[in-house]
Amino acid sequence: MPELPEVETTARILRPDLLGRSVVRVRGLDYPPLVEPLTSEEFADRMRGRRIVAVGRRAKLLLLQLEEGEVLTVHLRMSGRLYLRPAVEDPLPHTHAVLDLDDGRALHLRDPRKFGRLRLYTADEYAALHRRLGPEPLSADFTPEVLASRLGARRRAQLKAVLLDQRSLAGLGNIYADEALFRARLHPRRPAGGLSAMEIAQLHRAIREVLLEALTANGTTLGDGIYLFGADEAGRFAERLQVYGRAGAACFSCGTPIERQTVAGRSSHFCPVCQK
DNA sequence: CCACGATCCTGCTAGC
DNA sequence: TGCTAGCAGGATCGTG
Repeated sequence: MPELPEVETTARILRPDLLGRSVVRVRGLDYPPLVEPLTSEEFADRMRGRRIVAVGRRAKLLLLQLEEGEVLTVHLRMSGRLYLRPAVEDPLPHTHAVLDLDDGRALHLRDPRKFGRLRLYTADEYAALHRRLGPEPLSADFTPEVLASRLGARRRAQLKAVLLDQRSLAGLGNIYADEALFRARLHPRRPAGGLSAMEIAQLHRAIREVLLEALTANGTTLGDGIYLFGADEAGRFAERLQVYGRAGAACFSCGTPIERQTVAGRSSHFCPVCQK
């Protein structure tokens, strides 16, 4: 499940290959919701001939900046994967979009579960989207004070729900939310507004550390899945997870079995002793 | 304001 | 061994 570190890694790897390339044509659009609200025809028409002038990331969105401020966003959701392949190669199964580039290669979006989305925004539309998203946790201006304001003074919503809400904080998903809460020793059901200054400082540090460590490891890859082209690029953070996917296993800190409960509609993993 | 359920999908797993 | 029911998950929307 690509979260901030996985999307950032994808952007870094694709950047040198995509920068300056033009989209010759779009083909293989076989699932209309992928490019909504545009129709497949409109999307293909508007993408044809467009040059990629920058490759970036915002929250969990991969950004392909086009000329005149337009932005193509790629949200991989759960099972989305991008592949850069020679244009003459047939798409792998479950490929729902192919962008042919002007260098003889093609960017393939493969997504068995069809949750991923491609959206083409004008500069104004993208600016509005940008404003709706919360702060980037790895940016220099993400301070404990900023986190405190996002958690609210007396917000009653569960901490985990707030961490997953992209309007509060950008880029965290289920894995890193659980890992950050464990590192901060905070229970996922704590009311977001009830944290002390010390606890906020710990959570701030935990969020940044877990994301930075995951980024250094090229992200997390679970099971056989790879989120990028080529197994060599698979993320190595999976072996460093302390609570996610470890239900019933001993807490690395105190030995208590890690618990798993549904919190904020997501499976949540935590140590019932360490996390208060 | 907040929780919860439904929705969208299909590969995988648990359980028979 | 073979089958199937149900889960997982991000974002969004409707309901209570």
